[in-house]
Amino acid sequence: MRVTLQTKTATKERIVDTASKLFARRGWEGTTTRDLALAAGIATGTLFNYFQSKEAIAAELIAAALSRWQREFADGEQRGQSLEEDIFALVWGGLKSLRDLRPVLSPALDTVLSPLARSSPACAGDAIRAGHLEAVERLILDSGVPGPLPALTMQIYWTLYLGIVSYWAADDSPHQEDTLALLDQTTKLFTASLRGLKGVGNEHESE
Amino acid sequence: MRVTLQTKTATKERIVDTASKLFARRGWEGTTTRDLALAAGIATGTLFNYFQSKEAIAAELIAAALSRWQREFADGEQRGQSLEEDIFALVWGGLKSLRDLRPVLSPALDTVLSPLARSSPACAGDAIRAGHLEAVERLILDSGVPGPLPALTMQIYWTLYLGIVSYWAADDSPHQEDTLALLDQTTKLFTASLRGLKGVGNEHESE
DNA sequence: AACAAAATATGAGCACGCTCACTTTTCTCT
DNA sequence: AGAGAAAAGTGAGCGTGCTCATATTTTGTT
Repeated sequence: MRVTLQTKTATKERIVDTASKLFARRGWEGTTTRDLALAAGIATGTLFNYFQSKEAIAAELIAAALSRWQREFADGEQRGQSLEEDIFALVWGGLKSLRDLRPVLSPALDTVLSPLARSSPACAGDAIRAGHLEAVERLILDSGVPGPLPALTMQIYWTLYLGIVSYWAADDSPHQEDTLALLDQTTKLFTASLRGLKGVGNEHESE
Repeated sequence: MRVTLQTKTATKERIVDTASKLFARRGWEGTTTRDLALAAGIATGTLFNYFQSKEAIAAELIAAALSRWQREFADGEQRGQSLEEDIFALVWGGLKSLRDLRPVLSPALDTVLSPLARSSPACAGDAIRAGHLEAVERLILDSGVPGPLPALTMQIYWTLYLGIVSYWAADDSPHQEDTLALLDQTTKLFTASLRGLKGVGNEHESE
């Protein structure tokens, strides 16, 4: 059974590899599931034995890229300056890691990441959200904000995050300067709102 | 030429009426464009002489409902208590006016309202965004915040607004209490962030 | 090795949103 | 009123994402 298992994961990997190449080269709508199956050397139907939908493939690619970046960020030394800068670095680095996947972001945002369309089975979109929120929560708690964080706060954070990702996916300014500005202001706004969590009144500010 | 014009607007109205009934009764995916055309007494192709896409019909329905509510709100007496309460009332009333259109919101959010998918021609989605932002800006400026408001601020507002609408569209709590809580906290967060706009430093707070 | 059962692969076919070459209706001008 | 122009309507047909009955391969048992 080892052989089949290897074969199976190999097939899945081949789909993922092929998909990342085709999507980057020909875009989302320019890549049909038939194209993709053909390029991966399988039948169309087989594709849907491995992924529930075309969007699920996009979600898998995004999840993998963000997961890699998140590990890198957690291991790295770029933390500790201030909560604002840490969140900024986490998000900005995440966007950079998604550079080649930009054409694929739009459908993923619509169907998988949106608070709408609650997916019945645990899909890659949930993993993306959970992973990112976990990383952000860790940063916040490490910065001294007392836990546990209200669910509403993280809900609002996720909305703001999606806003940035959406904006970035369509940002055609030279070096994504517009996204940088939006990210900067959004981060400021969110961290400022956390100050209210330190207690009923926040008379004793350290910085 | 008056006759044809009447015929044309009548046909469009018939499409809109039929669509609002069918979408409310059978949902978004349960209503095919063929169904819709049949029920409206026209051919499938005719439908697309009046609307660029199925989603454009949804956008039209939403735009009409929100436009009605916006007029009602502007004429009404429910303003002036505080900026926070005014924005709350504006948004919450807008949601109530969309009650029957809930099944239609999800596709509209994806394709028309999202910051992604910039539409080439001026479509109903742009009108929705522009109309709502205009109303909010008026509330803000009337409350004493000095204009003009930074584009980034309104960009962030729009993100927060979409977050609320998305959440509400899928909110199954008894009386949408969860959405109420989210709206409350979001409004607080946003209005608080406006206080920073009163100048470089905000040493002189009136309230 | 032989055979049954489970797992996997296949591609013709479905329903969908949408298009476009064509027909029908309406308007304009003499 | 009649003819030509313009506008509006039509539905067969296209390409898409996805399904499902069937065929093929792999696994487990004797």
